[in-house]
Amino acid sequence: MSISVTKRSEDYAKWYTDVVQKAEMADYGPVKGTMVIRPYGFALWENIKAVADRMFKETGHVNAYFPMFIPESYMHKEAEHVAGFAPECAVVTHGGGKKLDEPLYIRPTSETIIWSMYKKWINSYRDLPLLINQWVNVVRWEMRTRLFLRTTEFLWQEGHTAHASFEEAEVETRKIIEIYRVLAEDYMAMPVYVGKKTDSEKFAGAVHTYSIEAMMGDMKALQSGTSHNLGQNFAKAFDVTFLTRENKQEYVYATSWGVSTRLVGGVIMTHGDDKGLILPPKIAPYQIVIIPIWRTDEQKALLMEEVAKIKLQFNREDIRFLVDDNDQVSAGWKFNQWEMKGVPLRLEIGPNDLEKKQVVLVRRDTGEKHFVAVESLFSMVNHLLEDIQNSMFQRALKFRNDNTHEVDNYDDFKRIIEAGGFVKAFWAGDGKMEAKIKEETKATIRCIPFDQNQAGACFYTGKPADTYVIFGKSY
RNA sequence: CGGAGCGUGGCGCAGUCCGGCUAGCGCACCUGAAUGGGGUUCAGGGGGUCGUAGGUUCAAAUCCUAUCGCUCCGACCA
Repeated sequence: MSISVTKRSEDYAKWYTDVVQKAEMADYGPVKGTMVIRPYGFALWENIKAVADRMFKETGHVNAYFPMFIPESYMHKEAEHVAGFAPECAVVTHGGGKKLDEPLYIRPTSETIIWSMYKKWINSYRDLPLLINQWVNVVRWEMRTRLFLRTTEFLWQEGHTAHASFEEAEVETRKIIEIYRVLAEDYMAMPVYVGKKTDSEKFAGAVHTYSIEAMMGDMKALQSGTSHNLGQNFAKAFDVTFLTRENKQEYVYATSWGVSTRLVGGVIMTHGDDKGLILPPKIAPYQIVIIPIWRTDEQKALLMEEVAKIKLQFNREDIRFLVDDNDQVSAGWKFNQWEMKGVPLRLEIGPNDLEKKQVVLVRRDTGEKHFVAVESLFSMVNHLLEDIQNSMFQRALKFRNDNTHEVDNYDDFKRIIEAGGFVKAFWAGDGKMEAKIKEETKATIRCIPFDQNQAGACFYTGKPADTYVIFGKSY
């Protein structure tokens, strides 16, 4: 392993792939576009997953599992859906050495198979709402792939709910996008714009789509989670009706929503620096790495006694830690290694500290060193972890806000997009204009934020507009 | 699919233009010693037949043909 990564300022894309590999997050799989998620990267994903899963369950959702093989005919039942997904599907044509009568699509998303089952399970308003989520892999045969951000196969959760009214489905859709916002901002320390997608950017088969949009270190946008109100589109396609309280047949209202392993890429690109990853304490696989430093065996024995006490305390307090007592590499090596891996706090303890009854704590985000008396170690660690979490969010928020510019004309728009950053502007244009802007600048409307309170003139058409939108170049 | 680049020990590369001794370097790995609070040093050592197939030649990593694969840039996308 070489000793450093490409600088972000030199080549951001290269920096990203360097970091992913050198921090042992992931590696390329043998099939084009596939990725092996290595233990350290998977641990991060598991922590993100645990938070999301808890929030889903707290809001009444349950987990299940649906098959990955989807009959070809199912894919064709919803017109927009097939147009959106069929071209990028992997299809199984043979099984057991024989050609199959009907090709099987490997799920790119599971609306079709799930709604074919919901048809069986939903008869009455008493069966609603149905709130099911699954944590699975999906496959999309993308042209261009990037570790975590866009891989041929990826892991995600997909929630699929069924409701008795459009309004109820709408409440669900909004509830979930709020959960995603909390996940991104409060746990991943990744600030997001939350809002609605324009028609041209919405999900294939949705009435409308909400998303959270984050700004990465290169000022490009990462769509980090989506929640769709599907209306009755899938219920109609799969003929899923229920009997209302008034004894009338009505089509069921649906939602679907998901976040994926892309979030891992989001964490990396929101916080990382030229030394590697910086992970938010709340989701870091290890919140603190303990590095004992010794010369002689006697020193080591004494140190490990002290370390054992620290371990006990950390275990009791549910602090995720790792003791790196590997004596094959130098302390300096370990410092660099764990900085690459983004562990929020480092604890150094050596003979000198033992004598002074202290330890050294070093923050990954600021590099700041603290000499801490052993008896106040735990409270200090807790305090620092909390402070790191908060200041990581604040720093990311400031970066995003500093690089989000308001404009009132197309020239300024082009200048800012060209230089890099988001544009916040009043908008009264249509889909055609959106497409034209995309063609000319590569920027798209990331979302129409929920949070709207003023009116102004559209930067593009000059017409009065009561909503502003966020534009950016996206991943 | 269009454009560019690259396939040489585990990883990263040099050598290829202008064929020629036992294919070289850094990292990693193994042995030993000294070191150990910011990627430690010295000594010794193991491992590759040059993506694959075919051709030219006395001689091919190097030239020719075909083929496979990967990465990056564009259109598509969580």
